[in-house]
Amino acid sequence: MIERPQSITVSGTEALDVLRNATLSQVVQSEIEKIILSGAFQPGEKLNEKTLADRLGVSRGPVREAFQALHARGLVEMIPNRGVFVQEITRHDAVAIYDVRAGLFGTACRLLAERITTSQIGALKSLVAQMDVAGSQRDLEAYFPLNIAFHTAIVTGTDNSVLADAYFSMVRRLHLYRARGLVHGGGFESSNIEHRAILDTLDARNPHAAFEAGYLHVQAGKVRIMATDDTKTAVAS
Amino acid sequence: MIERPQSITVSGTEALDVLRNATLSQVVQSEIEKIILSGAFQPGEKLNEKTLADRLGVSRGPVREAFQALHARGLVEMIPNRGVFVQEITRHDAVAIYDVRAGLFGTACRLLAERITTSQIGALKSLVAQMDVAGSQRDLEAYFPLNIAFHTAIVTGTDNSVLADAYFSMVRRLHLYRARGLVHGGGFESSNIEHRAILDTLDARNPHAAFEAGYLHVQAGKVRIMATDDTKTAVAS
DNA sequence: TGGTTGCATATTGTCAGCAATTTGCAAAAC
DNA sequence: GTTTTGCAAATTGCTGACAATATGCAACCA
Repeated sequence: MIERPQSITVSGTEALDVLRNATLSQVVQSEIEKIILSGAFQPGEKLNEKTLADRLGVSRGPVREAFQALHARGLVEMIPNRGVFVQEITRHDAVAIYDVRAGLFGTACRLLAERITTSQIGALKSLVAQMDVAGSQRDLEAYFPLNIAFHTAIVTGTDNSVLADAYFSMVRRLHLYRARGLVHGGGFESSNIEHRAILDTLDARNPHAAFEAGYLHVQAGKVRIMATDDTKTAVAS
Repeated sequence: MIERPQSITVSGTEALDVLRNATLSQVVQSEIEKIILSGAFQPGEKLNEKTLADRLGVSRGPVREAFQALHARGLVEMIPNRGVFVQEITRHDAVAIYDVRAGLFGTACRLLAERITTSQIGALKSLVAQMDVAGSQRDLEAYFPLNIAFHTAIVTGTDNSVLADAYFSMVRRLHLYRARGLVHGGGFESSNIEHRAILDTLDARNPHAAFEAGYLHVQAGKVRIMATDDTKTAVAS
């Protein structure tokens, strides 16, 4: 691996520095992805090349390159001579993505169970305890980031970036599924009960049980989301 | 300069049809991918934009777009202002990819066990029987495609294209791992024994056991490959 | 001899423009 | 009233050209 020289930044040369480590099309890709995932564009909505290019202050070339990457990431659909559209996720698609996410998360749990350190166990225990508190107080604002941190710690804890990338890719794509709501009272308790079950299998360093606990946790989250369908109630997965 | 004629060709309308359903950059992407996976370019080797563009008879634009997609697919590495290189897969990377492939294949087995039809079971039984024959005759030429067909039937049999795409993506990336050989005598028997174990769990419609059998089968393949390291002997996975 | 500097060449990054296709809409035909 | 036809405008697909960066090599210096 060749080291690229780091430019000396005195102050505020960020934009310049960014372009030293990334090409413009990569920056554009990241920007468009942010816009899509923010919900500013609805699934199925068309992304106009020139409009986006003007908005980002670049020409159409980098935008077209970014589209290719976003297509490969499953975030946009491309139709020749027609244009690029924000990917639509049907209920069937969402189920499929959830199943893959469950398999990947279960696999992460399994792999982690084989190599988890006491320090990692401690960190997860802390997160579960904090979620218990947030849950008992019905404080979703606190619960949500803890929940994400718990899942992230497990997925990244395996030291398998391929697995982590694939997992986060599924999470990202699920953000495009419209029929997901925000909060549902019942999700808290059962969700953290499952977290504790996962933690127990990791603590026991039982790979087989760890997969099962992780897989079922995501599947339970899927059921909680899917049960609400298009109602505006949802769940902590 | 490529011709994009509207001419009515009686027999060879292929090129026309292709460009009606796919954009040039997609064709270019597919071509470059074929070249890479054929081994014509070594991992780590640089892919020159102009050279490739000339070779394919297009300008650099479509080639650059193809690069973005190939990068997202994990087949090339991009370094700003330096160029695009065929992705190098280290031993550590290969292990990581194998672990994900195992998780995905196990998940496919699990999902399939919940919905498999008798017709699908029959097809898999036939494949295993044929592999038994090929194995007993040590006919690798016959065994190899049957082996792929068996795995493909399971992965596509779940009717989950997200899962299938992710699985095939891992298989594709493993093709870039150079330290894999071709044949090793011992692989046959154990491999098809595992196939039969998978088949049994599917036949019993036992999701839990199916995951385990599928996961362990790929893990066993990993071990068989990795054990040989850079020796030119390898294995039927 | 070993290492640095400076310039010519090669390659990448980006842009503007042209050709081809699609889209929108109004007029004509039935 | 509905469908079809025929432009005009908008958009996509692709290319060639220019600017910025990296590379290779020879001359120069310690």
